[in-house]
Amino acid sequence: MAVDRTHPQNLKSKPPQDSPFREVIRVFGLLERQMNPYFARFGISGAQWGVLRQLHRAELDGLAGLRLTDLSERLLVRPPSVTGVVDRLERVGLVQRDSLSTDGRAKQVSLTTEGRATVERVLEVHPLQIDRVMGGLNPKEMTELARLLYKLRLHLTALPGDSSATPASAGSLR
Amino acid sequence: MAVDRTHPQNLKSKPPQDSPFREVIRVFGLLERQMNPYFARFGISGAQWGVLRQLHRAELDGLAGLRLTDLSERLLVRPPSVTGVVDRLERVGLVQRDSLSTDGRAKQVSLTTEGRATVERVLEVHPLQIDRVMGGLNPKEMTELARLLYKLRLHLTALPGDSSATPASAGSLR
DNA sequence: GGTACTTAGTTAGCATCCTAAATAATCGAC
DNA sequence: GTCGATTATTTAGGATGCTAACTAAGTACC
Repeated sequence: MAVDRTHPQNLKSKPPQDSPFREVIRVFGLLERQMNPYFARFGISGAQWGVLRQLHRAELDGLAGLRLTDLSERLLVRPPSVTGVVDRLERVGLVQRDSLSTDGRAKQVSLTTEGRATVERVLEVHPLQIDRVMGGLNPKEMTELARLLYKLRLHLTALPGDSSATPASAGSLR
Repeated sequence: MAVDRTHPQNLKSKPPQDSPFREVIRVFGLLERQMNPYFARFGISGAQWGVLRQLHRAELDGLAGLRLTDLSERLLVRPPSVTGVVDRLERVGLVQRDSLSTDGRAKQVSLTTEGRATVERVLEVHPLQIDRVMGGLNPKEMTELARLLYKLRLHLTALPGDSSATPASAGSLR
């Protein structure tokens, strides 16, 4: 019944351009839809990739692992959410959680051999996948898009109610 | 322990610009963090606002309501997700679900008087809120950002594996 | 040393979102 | 007209994300 043709985005052929606000939201949704199946091919989710990738980066920096809090900060996700993602990664053996002798409260999360292998398998094709999803823009446009979003991000971070730099839900895809 | 200064985004003062891919994800997260508390002031969530807004639009177009499928299409969210959001809106009395005489399978969702009042209360301040979050860019930049994201969106929509135009998770904020 | 504050992590409970599968009703082809 | 395919919605189960509240362990200050 009644596709609403008053709102032209419902014309099948070619939806019209919307406000930048809504374009951000739509593009994010579309990116998520592309990336999640992609990660699924490696047996992980986008959020899990976020954790594995940060742990891998930490290793490159000479760190054995990261605390849950470190992951929370790097992924811009609240600590309780990190607990859950790490739980699942631990259950499937890609990650391990060890107590720290230096701080009895903290736990250190680190890659297992299997986890490291998974990261490496993803990294082999990752740049290609990013190119694939971002391929709609030429290099100049990519640069400009990054600049504009960066400017917007600084504005948003400065806005009151930002609860000191911990955005939401973005743990995935990263 | 060890803020990682090898990756310069960890320098507290002013994070560096990242790839357009990641900037989209971050900006989305920051927008969500700003919008959800905003909607909470009206007693609704971002996803619920999406439904209420579409129903309100439908009314302006002379439609009494929308089927769950219509909502699913307009919100770019899968039907089972719409069921849940509408369930909660119905429970708090902002929306009602009626059977359609013309199609025994479908249900028509429509605003209650209370739901309509809520939409109107939000709309009074909504443009200001959008200005607030998007205020980091000047009009020219906004236009350019919208253009680039629109172009990227068309590319993403055309990509195989798009499952015929139903992106994820973007129901909120809309 | 002891008490109060802070920090790290988890638990509990809720809202979304998803996919897959079950119902139920309509459509279409014969 | 009947039967199979399609369409609308819901249910079931899982992953993420959040806030609030709890435990345990460090830190600070007297």
